[in-house]
Amino acid sequence: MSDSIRIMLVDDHAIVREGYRALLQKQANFEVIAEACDGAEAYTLYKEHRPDVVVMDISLPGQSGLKAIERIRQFDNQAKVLVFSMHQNPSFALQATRAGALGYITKSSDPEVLIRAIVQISNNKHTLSADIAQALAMEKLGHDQSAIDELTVREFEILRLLLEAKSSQEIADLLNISPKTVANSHYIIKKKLGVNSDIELTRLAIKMNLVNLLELVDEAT
Amino acid sequence: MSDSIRIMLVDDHAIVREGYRALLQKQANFEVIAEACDGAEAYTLYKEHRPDVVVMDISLPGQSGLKAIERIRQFDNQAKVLVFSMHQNPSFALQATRAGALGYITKSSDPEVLIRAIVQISNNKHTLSADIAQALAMEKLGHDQSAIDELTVREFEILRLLLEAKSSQEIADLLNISPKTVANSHYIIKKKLGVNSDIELTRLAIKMNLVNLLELVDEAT
DNA sequence: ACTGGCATCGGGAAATTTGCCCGATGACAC
DNA sequence: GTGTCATCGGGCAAATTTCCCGATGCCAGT
Repeated sequence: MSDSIRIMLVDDHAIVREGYRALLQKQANFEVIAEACDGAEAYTLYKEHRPDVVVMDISLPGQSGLKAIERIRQFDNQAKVLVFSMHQNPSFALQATRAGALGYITKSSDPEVLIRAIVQISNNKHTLSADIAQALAMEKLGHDQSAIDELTVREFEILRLLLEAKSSQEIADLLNISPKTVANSHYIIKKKLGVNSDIELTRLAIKMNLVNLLELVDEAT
Repeated sequence: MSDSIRIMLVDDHAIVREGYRALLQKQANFEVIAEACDGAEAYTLYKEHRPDVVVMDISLPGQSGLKAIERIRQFDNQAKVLVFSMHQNPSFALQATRAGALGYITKSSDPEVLIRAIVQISNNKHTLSADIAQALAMEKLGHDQSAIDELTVREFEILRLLLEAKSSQEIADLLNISPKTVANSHYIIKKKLGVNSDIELTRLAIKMNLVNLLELVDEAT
């Protein structure tokens, strides 16, 4: 094989891809050979180009980031996917690794962390950014978050909005769905998590680290 | 005046009073001259005996602990009341000091902390146990909890139970009132705190330190 | 003792939400 | 094509929320 690492970028924002490409191309042994703007395209282009490493944001239109990882891994179980997400929440990392990602680093990481991660991943080594690793370790010690796994990606998204104390109508507007659907999801979420009230739901969410407590405590009322 | 400190104990559990009395009598200069089992009796006995220090639990039947402090202070604005409560929650301490208590220490404190506190109080010095002092200081720095002050003692009590994710029926059974009253209070509490949902209520409660986060995170699901 | 204020308790009734059902659609695997 | 599953939402009875109300009791002031 070539001694350079062939990379595919997946992000729905062209500007963002542009920036990453510029950054990565500065590395002598990195080569960005493809870019995709959604999960479907990522899958197609992966089959076409067989990159060494996929660098992917999972917050994609249609929420198909995780699904794309699954499909790519199904097509090639040696596929090396590095998730590069804005979410500091370890649950995302869990979902991503479960879907088959080899690494997860947050966008707030240093550029060189990204670069090192890509090298690591290309050598088939798992990689987590320090903040995520720590958070995950804490969770491992603490709670069983199997219940959260029951949630679909969409439900998880609605849960996050609910936890921000948004109303059904606000969430419906944000996601462009009917308030009725939000209400139904709200109900299903409570069922799946085994809670009977929103207060219990909030407590559980805090236990599971779905709520950033520092942010909560600091925010203006 | 005598060189011994004349103490009145107020607690609804006779056994508890017994224990404290035994403990306090061991101090050469302490003298337990009266005991009351509720707020009304505390008021009456205070007028009768004029103790130097009142040591009082505020979780009394009828929730008249705070009210009793107010009345006693109204009768004698030099009255020295030390609240000795099981609640680690600084909001209780705030309410107590607002009602006119000179000190607040938790029942989990060392016996000698209680003894020192009584001496301090008798010298008209404010006293808080270390845990409460720290929590209160944190609050001072942090949030404005003026909204909480709007709540009556009863409402505050119901709020605490609500935050434990208890149902209206459970709370009704605990307090021997109708679930309908609990629902009404629940509504009033949300109005007073200016929130629209239970999720918001829970978040606010966390901000205001009404929920012990460590306990929350540690407890079994 | 009377009065006014306030906390507590709960009934009533309309508006809203919840709980659980259902079918429709679309994406994907086999 | 067929099966599975996520997503979206309608329907509808049951439950809850919201806001009103009056009754009671405690306490303060006169």
